[in-house]
Amino acid sequence: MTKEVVPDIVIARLPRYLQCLNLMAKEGLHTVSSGVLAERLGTTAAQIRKDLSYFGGFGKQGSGYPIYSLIEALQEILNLDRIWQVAVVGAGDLGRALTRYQGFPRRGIEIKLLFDVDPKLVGTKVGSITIQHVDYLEKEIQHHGIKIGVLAVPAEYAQLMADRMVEAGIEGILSYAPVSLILPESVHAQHIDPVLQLQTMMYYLGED
Amino acid sequence: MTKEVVPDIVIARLPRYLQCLNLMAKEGLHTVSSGVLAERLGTTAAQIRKDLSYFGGFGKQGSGYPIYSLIEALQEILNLDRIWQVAVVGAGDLGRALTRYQGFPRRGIEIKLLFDVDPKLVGTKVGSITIQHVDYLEKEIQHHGIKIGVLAVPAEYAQLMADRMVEAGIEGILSYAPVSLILPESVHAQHIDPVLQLQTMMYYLGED
DNA sequence: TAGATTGTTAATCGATTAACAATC
DNA sequence: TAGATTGTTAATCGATTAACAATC
Repeated sequence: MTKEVVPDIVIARLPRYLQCLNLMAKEGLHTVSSGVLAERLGTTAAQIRKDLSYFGGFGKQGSGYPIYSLIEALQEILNLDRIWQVAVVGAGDLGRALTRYQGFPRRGIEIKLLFDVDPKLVGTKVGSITIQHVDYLEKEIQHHGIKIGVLAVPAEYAQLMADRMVEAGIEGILSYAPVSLILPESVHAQHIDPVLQLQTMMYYLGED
Repeated sequence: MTKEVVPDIVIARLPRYLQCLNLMAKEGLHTVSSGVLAERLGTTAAQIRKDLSYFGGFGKQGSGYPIYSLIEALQEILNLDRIWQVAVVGAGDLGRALTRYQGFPRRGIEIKLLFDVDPKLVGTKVGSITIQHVDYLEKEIQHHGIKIGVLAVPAEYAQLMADRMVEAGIEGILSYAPVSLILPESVHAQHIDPVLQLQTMMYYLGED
């Protein structure tokens, strides 16, 4: 039996399904059809059914999907059934805002380390985390066995810090730096750059 | 002559090309081949040539693309040849960090308005912007003729604030709220949710 | 039971890649 | 000129959609 590979794009949609299902559970719903879920998400029923079918049959003909057990199944598929510790590099406005962001602990993400080069910041606290000098980046990441890093440094330092994180054993990087990073195939990278997203929008808004 | 429609996914890549080209220009390069650009971006030469060909022929056989004129062409295509004013709703950690973000003015984005409901925040300044009460959202957005809004409010208020922005004439929304928004077809929406991106990553990192 | 909805297959659609003539 | 590289066409690949038998 060859294990069928699930397309990346399907994996990327699962967290959105989960987010919506959690909201529905909060609203007191117990069951949802692919059609209703699709409408809330702005996608199609067929796509949701197809995506879920990569992992098994979670629904019941006639009634749809039991919300609570589908949530549990998706959490297990995505490895969300534990707390993931994260290291943040860069304690500027963004790094500090991320460290304080309530949405992380609420969804199983714990910011454990925060680094900066600025001696005025090193030693100060952001919430319960003390900012450490980047000199200790490798040592601390290894010591805590952290696998996920967040880059919140200026573009010029992003590649260097990414390299150091990878060296220290980081396997996934979420970068807020406005540059393309060159990373080993084995490292999973995600990028957030609001300017790129706004510029995409400007193409469509420009037709006045 | 029927104007061929350019796929959304092509448009979404253009800002990344532009970002890389700007960096190369800064490095003093004058010309770049699709192959070299592709390597820096982690994509393929064929894709870059195909994407650019939707808009015309910008390169020269034998030598590649003149960086400076390709930058100018992309800026014009994306309507970046002017300053875009933006309204930010929500002046929490994130909203304030975005308002101070240097990367916006540097790339033609001017945060002009900042709103919140918190009376302790209203009237205070973030950089040169005074936080205004959301009661004035519609009036101010209309007065300045602003077309782009950024949502930096908690999930519970996101849909409501999105509706009000649309009502006020906003045509593009960049949302940092962790919910799916339901918006008219005519409004261009972009979402940023680091949790969703980290959860996608966790699927791949989980195989230990 | 009748109606609703799943899981899955096959058809369609669209995007990426390969290849190469044109040409700088 | 010879080598390099574009712009474009055709081939391939993969993702989405439609359709429907199975079944709750």
